[in-house]
Amino acid sequence: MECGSYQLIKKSSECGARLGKVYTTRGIIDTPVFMPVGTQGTVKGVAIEFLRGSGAQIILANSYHLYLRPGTEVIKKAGGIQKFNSWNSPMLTDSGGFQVFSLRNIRKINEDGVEFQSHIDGSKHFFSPEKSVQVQKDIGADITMCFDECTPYPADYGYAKSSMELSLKWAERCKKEFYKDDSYKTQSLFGIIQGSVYNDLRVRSTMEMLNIGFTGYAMGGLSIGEPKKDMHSVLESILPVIPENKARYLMGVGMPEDLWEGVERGIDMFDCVIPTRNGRNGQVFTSLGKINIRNAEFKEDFSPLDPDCGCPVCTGYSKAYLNHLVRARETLYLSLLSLHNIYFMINLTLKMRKSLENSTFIKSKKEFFEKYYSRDRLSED
RNA sequence: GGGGGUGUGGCAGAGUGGUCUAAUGCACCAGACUGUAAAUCUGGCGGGCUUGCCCUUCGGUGGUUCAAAUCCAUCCGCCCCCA
Repeated sequence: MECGSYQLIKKSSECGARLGKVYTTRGIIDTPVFMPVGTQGTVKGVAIEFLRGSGAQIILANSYHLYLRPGTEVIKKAGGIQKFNSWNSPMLTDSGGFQVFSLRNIRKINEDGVEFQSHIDGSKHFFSPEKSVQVQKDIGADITMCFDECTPYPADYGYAKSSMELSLKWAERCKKEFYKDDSYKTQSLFGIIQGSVYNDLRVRSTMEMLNIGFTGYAMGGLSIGEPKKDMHSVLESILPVIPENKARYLMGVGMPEDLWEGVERGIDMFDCVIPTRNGRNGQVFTSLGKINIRNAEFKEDFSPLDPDCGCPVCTGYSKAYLNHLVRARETLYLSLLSLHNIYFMINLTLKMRKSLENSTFIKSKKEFFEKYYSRDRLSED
């Protein structure tokens, strides 16, 4: 099977949800899948052994960040990112396109590419589509992404249109660069659909991307501040256009509720920093809703984070103890809360896949939400 | 016994006649975080309500003044030096 190719196993009869597999050089990924983000080649605060234990199937890394440090030479010498970080399993690299968005005050964008001023030492670096592809080849992830502009929100129609068109031009160049040698035998390249919240732009972007032709298709520029209904509407306009035999990846999403909504509409892959970043900030996802473990109400709560979770954190530590670790700024909490949150997201996708096997997706979604929001309802009373 | 200093909000610590409910930090109470410049950021932190104002606060008491955390007297507490 070609790296990055998608196999549809089962389609939901109730909605757009699908059960499937993505084939990669380093393993087969069951979808829907949640991919933890490890920007610098490490999922912050989580050791590889624990990450593996969580059931994570594939993790992300970031081209821009790894290019700056430690540099692609080191990673090449190590034998690729999967050897460098000992993960030895499927990985995906983002192209640097998100940094075009997140570092927009220290970069200059033009037709040819983007000049970044390093956030580390201020030095200047030029990322073109070709450069991004080369970097991603050197890093060696199983799935690579086109270099794009993650269009900021809000963007007026004119900006969204030209930004989307720029990403299209860059996508063509990425593809050309990618297929220059035989990396395609071990790596794959996904296209990224842009167009902000304008459905006509999104559909055009999708059709043009399909025209160029990629192994998989990602939706970018979402969950960056736009109303949820806009994201849903964008998904609903794009997804029917993409052929069934291609993986659909919703980039940078998200919250548990976003995964349900995305999968329901036909998304196969997600990635997000939320489990780790929010974990580091004390926010914990549980089947009964999200909580901030630093809050006073948990000071003497000796129960586990989530009664329904069997992760090492829920098995071995109480809320009161974790509350203490956070207050005392003992660094252990960074790892423990990140790990639990990753387990939560991974288990969530596991639950979704099971429900798709049993054709009970909508029912499971409803049950999840009822429980997940029960805390909010209680506090409203 | 003599001399000097000091007492400010939960803590540390600015302020030394009006612009003071009193800087700042910590602690405390919440909130945010979505292809990671994030172990970060934001807000709150005397009481009351009609949200603009009222009341109560700078060791205690008494005074000076139109006005006192700020000046004076006195009491109480703490610290340092000498004996």
